[in-house]
Amino acid sequence: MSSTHTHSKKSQSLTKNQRIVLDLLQNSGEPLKAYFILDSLKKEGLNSPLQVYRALDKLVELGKIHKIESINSFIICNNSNCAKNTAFTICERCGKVKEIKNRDLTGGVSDLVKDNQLEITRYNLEFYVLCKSCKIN
Amino acid sequence: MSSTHTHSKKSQSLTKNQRIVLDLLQNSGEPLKAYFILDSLKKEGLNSPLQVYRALDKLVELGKIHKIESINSFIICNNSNCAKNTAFTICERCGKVKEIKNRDLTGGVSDLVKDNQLEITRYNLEFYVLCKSCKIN
DNA sequence: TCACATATGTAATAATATAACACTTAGAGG
DNA sequence: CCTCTAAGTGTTATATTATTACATATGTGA
Repeated sequence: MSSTHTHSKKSQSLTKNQRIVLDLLQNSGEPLKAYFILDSLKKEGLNSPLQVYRALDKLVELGKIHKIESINSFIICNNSNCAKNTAFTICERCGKVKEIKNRDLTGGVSDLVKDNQLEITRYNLEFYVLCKSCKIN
Repeated sequence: MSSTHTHSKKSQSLTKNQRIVLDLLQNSGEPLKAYFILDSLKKEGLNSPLQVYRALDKLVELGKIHKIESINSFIICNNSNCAKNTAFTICERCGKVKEIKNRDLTGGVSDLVKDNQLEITRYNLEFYVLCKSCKIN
């Protein structure tokens, strides 16, 4: 255990701003909006939108969170190794969001895009649904 | 041809604002942003964002155009009967957008969402790709 | 120690979208 | 023809979401 020190803790070390934004999303488990995150973290020292957006950008890049485009919100990633791929169901009635498991998607996605001259680099899939409980009531 | 007059031409008649916005998107064939549409149609008498957004909302509702959420843009629908479902490929390099044909999706989509207690009401699928020509160059 | 990439803090501003309100128009139905 | 109503219009103001620009700080690797 002597010569592996070269690639350091880069991968596990988030900066302070990245860490507190990630923690908030982690604890919430729900999609949150950037300015809500800002408000929530005022007491932790976040003062400007840019501090939030920068942290969010980085966390998205690392695949730790996802952006749900159609509601301008960010949510913790529940899969491992999504990279930047996202797939969610969003209940049209109650707004509840659930991430679709990676393993449920593998294969199926590329089948959807029949043109094999294209190379899919990532995807963003948003399924609007009636969730179980909204369907009943 | 006497007693069918009750449900009139409602379905084909767009208002002036809806018409000029639709025409612009039709002629362009590319995704356009709301404020670009506004600028382009100043000479036709559009003065405020709201006039554009109202027309866009209606056209989306009618299924004549789609919103591409991740780029805040609107594009003419190339399918018939998409309803509000959207599926696009977007080239990460050149930005070119193509709508995926309905018939390529049928069936496949619901397979992706394994939880059959959910009822999919509509979907928004955005596949980021390298398009043919960007892949070569 | 120096250099470099990355992150920070802050102010200003851009880009996207909606609220509120008064008024108009088109079509349904008597 | 008249009136009611739903839908659309025009306008001003404002809310929400996101980025530019710039000066400073910090960590890591040579």
